[in-house]
Amino acid sequence: MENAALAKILSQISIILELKEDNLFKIRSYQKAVSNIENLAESVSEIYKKGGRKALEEIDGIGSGISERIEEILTTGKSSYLEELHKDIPESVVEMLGVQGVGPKLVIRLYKDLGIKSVDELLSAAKKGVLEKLDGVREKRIENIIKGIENLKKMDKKHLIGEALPYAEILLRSIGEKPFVSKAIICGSLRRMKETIGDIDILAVSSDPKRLSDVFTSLPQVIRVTAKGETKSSVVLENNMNADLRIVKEDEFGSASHYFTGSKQHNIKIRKIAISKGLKVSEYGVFKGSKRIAGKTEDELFNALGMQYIPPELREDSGEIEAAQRKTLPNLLEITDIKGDLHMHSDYTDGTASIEEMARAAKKLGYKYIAITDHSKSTKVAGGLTEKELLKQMDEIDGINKKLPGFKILKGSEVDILKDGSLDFSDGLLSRLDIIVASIHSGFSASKDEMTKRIIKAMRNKLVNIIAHPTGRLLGKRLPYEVDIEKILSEAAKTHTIFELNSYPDRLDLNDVHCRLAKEKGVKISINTDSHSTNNLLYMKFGVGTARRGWLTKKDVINTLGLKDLLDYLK
DNA sequence: GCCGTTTTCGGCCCGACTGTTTTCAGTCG
Repeated sequence: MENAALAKILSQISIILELKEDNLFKIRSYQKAVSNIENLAESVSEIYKKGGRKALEEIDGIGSGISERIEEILTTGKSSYLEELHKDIPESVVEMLGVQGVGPKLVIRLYKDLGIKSVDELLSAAKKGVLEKLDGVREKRIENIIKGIENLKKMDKKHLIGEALPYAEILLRSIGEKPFVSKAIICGSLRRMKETIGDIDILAVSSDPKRLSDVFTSLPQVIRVTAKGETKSSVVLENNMNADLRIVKEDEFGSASHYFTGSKQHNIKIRKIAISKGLKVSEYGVFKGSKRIAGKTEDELFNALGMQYIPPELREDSGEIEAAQRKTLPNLLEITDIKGDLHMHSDYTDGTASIEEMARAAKKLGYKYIAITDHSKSTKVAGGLTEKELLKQMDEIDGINKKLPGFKILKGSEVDILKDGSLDFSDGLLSRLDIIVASIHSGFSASKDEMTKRIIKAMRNKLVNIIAHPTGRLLGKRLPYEVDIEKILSEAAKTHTIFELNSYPDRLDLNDVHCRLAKEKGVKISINTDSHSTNNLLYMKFGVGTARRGWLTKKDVINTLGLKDLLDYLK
């Protein structure tokens, strides 16, 4: 079982415990276990196979109780505890929690007192005025519930970072340009560069908070205001994303940005450490008794707690706090370290720009090289090249290279890994290229074993340099195909095969957790954009963000090398 | 339910906004 599936079951347990008003700390224990499992590079299932319950209990946040639940889930595929809990509270009742403004207390009263069992029943009850039977629920509250349900139905939960970031940048610009705003930054999961984003958080410093709230809540992108105050406002945007604005004082900016950036688990641990040192951390600063000792900058905050500055992308409570205390945090990759892009398409196949246009756009970004890697003949939907077309393309690249001093276009191919693990072009043809990127575009439904063998066979071909989008997922559209990622990464360490981190916002494949695993196994990563137009080259920032979340440094990433070193490595 | 550089028992992060109230509980992050 995948970690994500296991985490989901434990998360459902924690939600029902919350509805049942069980011990708050017990609930928090389950939540912590969920978050730790989601951020774990190793498969919990494998850990259990190797070391049983005892090994499970070595995972942070998992003790005797939860290890017993996990054991049952891994061996039977389900949790009798969860099924027991569901007898009291069915799944459809739990779904009412998704409505903004409806929390655990209200859900229970809706269910127990009024017999409302689902979001749909809640909507019709709200419209009929049935909800007024409940204490503390009157006109305004009912109106909010109806709006909340309408919003829930429109919203497809999480948004890709590729959608959220441009929106957040628009809001940030609109606010930041006002004369009464001295500072404004994006916080939340967006600043941590998560692949999907729940809502947009913006933090600002203003000499006129009231006026800033007015400006924010009346921006043209806002369709509804859900809260508005001197320090905090919330709105719904036209793309059905929520956006929050927090306004703080200049000397609180560091502690506030730390707090609003999260993650929640990271913040909880930071505050716990503060307590152990006789300090208190809140969004207003670090306090010793009533005396404020830090908070103007994040640096100051971490320093006051005796640790290194922790980059936002690492703040998931997955070991970064301990590393910062030991002062052993990695020196993370920067976007300026990237010297080239090794996977992109031209108008020879399904790209929209010519080879020369792609090259000039990349050169403008400061790159030293790119690889043109159009599809091979099997990928017919993308207009894959025949042998003859590929040869013609190679000639054209030679010509363009002569026109671009200080820049090099590598001749490449994104060659299909066929069902039996062989490649779509002959070794003879492939050996004439500078770089071979191999990937899977068909037969996604093969078994885990077959898929793993298929990829390993391709990796063992000495001509293959990079495995592209190794799990094949399309966020929100297609699940990753079944493949034993640990096994293929172990094999990659032996064959010196590079793995791609594909920067397309709906791929981000390898993901952050896999990147960290690859690094542990000594597998090099190439961060590529898989561009189909010159604009797509800018997706690099999403790949770099994901790489940073995966603890990658400059030396873990192959396309930080200069051209000569890169060519040596590829050989 | 987890955890331990005081601890194997007794702690467990912190604060703002809303609606419906006259002082606060619920919700959210």
